[in-house]
Formats: sequence, C-alpha cells, structure tokens
Amino acid sequence: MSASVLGKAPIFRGLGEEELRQVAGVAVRRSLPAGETVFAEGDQAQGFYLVLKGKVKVFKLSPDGREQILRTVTPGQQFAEAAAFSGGEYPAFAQALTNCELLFFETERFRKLIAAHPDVAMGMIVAQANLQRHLVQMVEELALKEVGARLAKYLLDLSVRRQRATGQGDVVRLPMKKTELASRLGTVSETLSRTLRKLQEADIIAVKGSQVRVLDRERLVQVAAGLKL
Amino acid sequence: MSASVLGKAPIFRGLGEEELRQVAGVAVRRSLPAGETVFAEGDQAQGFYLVLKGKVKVFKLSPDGREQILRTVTPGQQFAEAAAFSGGEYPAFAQALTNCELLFFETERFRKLIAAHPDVAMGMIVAQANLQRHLVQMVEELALKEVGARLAKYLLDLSVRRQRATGQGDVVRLPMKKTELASRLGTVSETLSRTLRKLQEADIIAVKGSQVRVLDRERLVQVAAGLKL
DNA sequence: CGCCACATTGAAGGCAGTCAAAGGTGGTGG
DNA sequence: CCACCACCTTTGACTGCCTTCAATGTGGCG
Repeated sequence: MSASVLGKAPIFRGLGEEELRQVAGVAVRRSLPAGETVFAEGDQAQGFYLVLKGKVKVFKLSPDGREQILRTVTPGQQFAEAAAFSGGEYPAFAQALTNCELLFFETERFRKLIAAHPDVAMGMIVAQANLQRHLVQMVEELALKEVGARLAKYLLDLSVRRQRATGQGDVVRLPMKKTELASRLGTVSETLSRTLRKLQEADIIAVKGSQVRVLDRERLVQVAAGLKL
Repeated sequence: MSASVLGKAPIFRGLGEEELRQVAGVAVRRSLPAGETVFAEGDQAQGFYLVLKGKVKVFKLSPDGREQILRTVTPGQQFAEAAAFSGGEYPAFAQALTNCELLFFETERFRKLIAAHPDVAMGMIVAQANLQRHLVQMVEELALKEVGARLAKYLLDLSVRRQRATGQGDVVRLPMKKTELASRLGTVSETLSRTLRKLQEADIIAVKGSQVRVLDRERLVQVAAGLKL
C-alpha cells in the first residue's frame, strides 16, 4: 500500500493513520515505464504528481532542441504543484527516467483536503519554499557563474550529501549520465567533458567513469566560489 | 489603515473584515526610504514581507559584484516566503527601490494564522506557485535563450501589460534604469545597449530614451521565440 | 554653465556551443 | 563467451556571443 510511502513524503509528514488514508483517497495511482512522458509543456494542468517510486525529470526545451533540466524528482517529492495551483498549462516537460509509480492529485480535490487539514497546507508551503530555493540557486548560477563553478558546486553538494549518508565523502558517484548532468548544469556534454578534464589536470579531482574522487576540497570550494580554472 | 490594501493582496483576497483584522494583528509595520536594505543574503530569516507601498528589488550578487535581479516586488505582493518557510537564512538581498511601506510577518505567528484560516494557506500556495512560474521562466531564458530573445520577451510582456492597463500597447516606458534592466535580463548595460540598437536597425522597435515603440510586433515575437537578429 | 551619473560606442579577448569524428561501454543475441 | 550494435563520452577545430576595458556622448540638476 502507498500509505507507508505517503507518510514519509515531506508534505504529509506528521499526519496520522486516518488522515493518510484520506489523502490516499483523493489521489489516483499512475505507473509508467522508463522514458514515458508524464506531461508535455502546454498540456492542460489539472493537478500535480507525487513520486512513489522511480525518478522523473522536469525540463524545458529550447527552440533548437537543447534541454535544460529544472529538477529531478525522487520518491517522496512532488512536482508540477506550480502548474496545478497557478492554473492553466504545464510550463515544462516531465518524463520518467526509470520505471515509476506516481500519485496524481487533482487540484480541486486537493484544495478540499487542504481546507480540512492545515498540516497538509503547511507541508505544501514548505515544499514549495524548498523548490523556490532550488530555482533561485539555479538562476544565480546560470546568470552569474561559469560552467566550472557550477560543476564544482554540484560536486561539492554531492560530496556533502554522501558524507552525511555514509560518513565518507571523498568519492562520489554521479547519479546520472553525463549528458544529463550537462543539461542539469545548463551546458552540453562536450563542455562538461572538457571542464571535468580541466579540474583533473589541476589535480582537484580524479575521474574514473562516473566515479569522482575529491583530491583538493579546498580548491574545489574556491572554484565553486568563482575562481577561474 | 492597512486593512484595505491587505484585502487586495492576492494571498488575502477573499477574507472578511474580521479576518483581515486578525491578519493585520500578527504583522509588524516597517517603513524605509529608497535605497535602504531590507535584508542581506545570509541574514537570519524570521519571516517574510508584504509590500504595501513602493517597490523592492530582490537580487543576487556574484563574487565579482555583478547583480542579478530575481524580481521586483510591487504593492500587494510578498517576498522572502521561501526563506521564511524553508528556514535558515535569506538566500538573496532585498533593497527598497523607492520609499516603502512593508508588513513583516513573523513565521511562527503566520503559521498559527494558517492553521486557523485555510483560505490564507491556499492564497499563499497560489502566490508561491506564481513565483515559481516566474523563476522557471528565468531559468529557461538564461539557459536557453540569448540576450536578444530575453529582451524581446521582456518588451512584449511590458507591452501586453500596458495594453491591458491603458488599451494602448505600442509605446512602452521602461520602468527602470537601463543598467538595472540589464541585470534583470542577466547581462550588462553595454550589451543591452547594443541589443536595443540591433532591434532598432532591424526596424522592429524605435527607442527614444526610455520610451520604446513597437513597430513590428510580428517580428518581435519571432525574436522572443529564438530567431537570431 | 558645468558637473555627475548614466548611456553609448569601439576594440579585443575568452568562454562556451556546434559540428564532426574517433574512442568507450554496456547490453543483447547468437 | 564473444561479437555486434547502439549510445554515450571524449577530443579537436572553429565560430560567435557576450563581457571587459576604455573612451566619448548626453541629459538632468544644482
């Protein structure tokens, strides 16, 4: 049953058994295979999704086909809330990266849920706040930093997260294909490749496949802060 | 009294007299002169602000001092909600562009307000959703479009808004200094200047000071969509 | 009238995207 | 187990947009 996963989702954290059952009651389950499109930009938005299992990427496409990943959504997180509550159309594309189990919340039904459960409203507000932080950071990095700095920042974030999870943060594993990482960083695979090499040649990191070892955290921090390579 | 303005703010729309009084009760008034800093990046965030009068800019600074404006906030809108609900520090700077009257909502008190008034929660969620759309659009434009397209888009938005307000959308007035517009568009004043000139030379617009006349809306739309100049 | 901030223009250089091709890698089926 | 294929990654050469630096133009205001 999805209730157990539901209870772990930040927006439903702290709800009781009975309440979770109500939440599950207004949602519709949807499962789809890797590669499938969840929705396309411009589609009519009738609600938002919560990921139960798998990974979903949310992205924009440029006129000439380049892709900018806005975020990748993992279990417990929701996406397309903005579209659902700001009305109209989805402002981006969403595609399953792996086989996925999703919950779909129709806007109106969710609205009623909120009216009855302020906790859920608060959870949603907090989740949106976190997403906003993420977006603000992307804007900052795209506008003000070059690819080297964005990559360094990304590697540091990864390393810190790994540190917390396993107590060992010097070796990280890139959680996606490099092409995808490139579009997450607002660049293309060729440039990412060159930038990784420059960091290697400066003895700041060592790369083997998708394993990255941090050799000189000090300087990696400097690069992330804007120091040129 | 601020209650009348409050009632017009999107997040408090639809509240009754009595409720608005409660809302006003948890807020603190703060007025400050043009140029004053509301908060700096890194300051401890204890709540968010609603603008009653004036204009506030929210922006990031790069290591070498370049400025990226995230948004300008006008009466009835709030800012720093993300910081307030996602905890910790303000992720950007905020500065008064004109003399301002602000309302400050302390996070905990607002939280209680929400618990009692689902309508307010919903208003906040919708407001955040709108902001998210705005941020997503900025990311898209910074990552995928060049300066010409961003400028064209900006002019069109301005023109549409003027159309709605005055029924006459062909002549618009840039609402800020060009240097500032440049940083809103993620570039510098020199580039903005050149880009305006290119649009002029293509007979798409006519510029006189901060007056811009749209001569060929058709092609302006194409440029906004990514057509090279 | 002259100052000052803002705006414009020119020249030069760099970062990053595109195109093209070669090298790797993993997965599948024989 | 190996060979093949598709896809990803890397590398090189080139181009172009945009930033930087520097100098000149301009408009408002005391």
